[in-house]
Amino acid sequence: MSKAIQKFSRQREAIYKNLSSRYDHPTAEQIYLDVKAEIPSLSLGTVYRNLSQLCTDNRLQVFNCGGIEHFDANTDNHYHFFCESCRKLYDTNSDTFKFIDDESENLNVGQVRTHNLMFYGTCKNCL
Amino acid sequence: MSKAIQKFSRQREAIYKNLSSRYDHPTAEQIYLDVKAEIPSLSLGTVYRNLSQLCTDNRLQVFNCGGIEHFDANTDNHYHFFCESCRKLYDTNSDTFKFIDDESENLNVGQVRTHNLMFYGTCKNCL
DNA sequence: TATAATAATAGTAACGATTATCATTATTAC
DNA sequence: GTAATAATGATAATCGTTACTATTATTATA
Repeated sequence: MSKAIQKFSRQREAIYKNLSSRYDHPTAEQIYLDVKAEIPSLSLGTVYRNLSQLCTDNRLQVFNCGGIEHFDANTDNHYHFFCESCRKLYDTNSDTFKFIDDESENLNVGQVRTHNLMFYGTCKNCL
Repeated sequence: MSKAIQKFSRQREAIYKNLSSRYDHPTAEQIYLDVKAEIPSLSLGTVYRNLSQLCTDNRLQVFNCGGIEHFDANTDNHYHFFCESCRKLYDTNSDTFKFIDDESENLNVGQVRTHNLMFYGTCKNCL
């Protein structure tokens, strides 16, 4: 079973465009509500399906935080900070990526594809 | 509302004892099935409630992996490797903790309480 | 440009992990 | 022993996500 040819979809591109324009690492639900304003017929299932597909195509990345998936159109190496008070996600300026990536080679656990580093605490606003 | 006094519970200690004796980072369901052999009346809700309580008391740690909570009675600083094929979790010998912990001070995002580093890939068995 | 093939959709049902509820039971302080 | 209350077991409810299916949109080709 080779992978099916992908057809253009207005919904998919609207979802991608929405995610690309924001920096708050939204959930599927948040993207859904936002894009629905533009495409009222939009279905939540369509959002999930396309986010998953965009992720497979490496046009975005996902990370699970607090049991919920958060999406990020920035696929560059960077880490996140989760505020346990307001539950918002922030980008960090952590530059340990290369360091940890190098270490991945020596973990002796198997083949490391990627890694994810998440910081937890209380953001400036909430302090 | 001050925190309620905690009473002894056979179930809670059995759950903690079970988790302490294993190194496979089980889910609540797995702990439930295991402890139920010893306490047949055990309820899944009781397992969740006590795991959450033990976590608050810092007797164990949780991390969400693949959308599911995994528990670990080893509260020492260490990181994990998740095999995307068999979906098992392994401890790693990564020793970047101090390095990342130091960096936490300089993130300029607020107050960092802790961090979590997770590696993803394919384990030796599955390769 | 019509037609045929099929990918994508909307709507909804189903699912799995977790949390909440509540009457009953166990622990503890007196 | 008795009263106060924390913890339990059973089950219902919730929430994020996935699966299903009839219909619609896209695309290749005649």
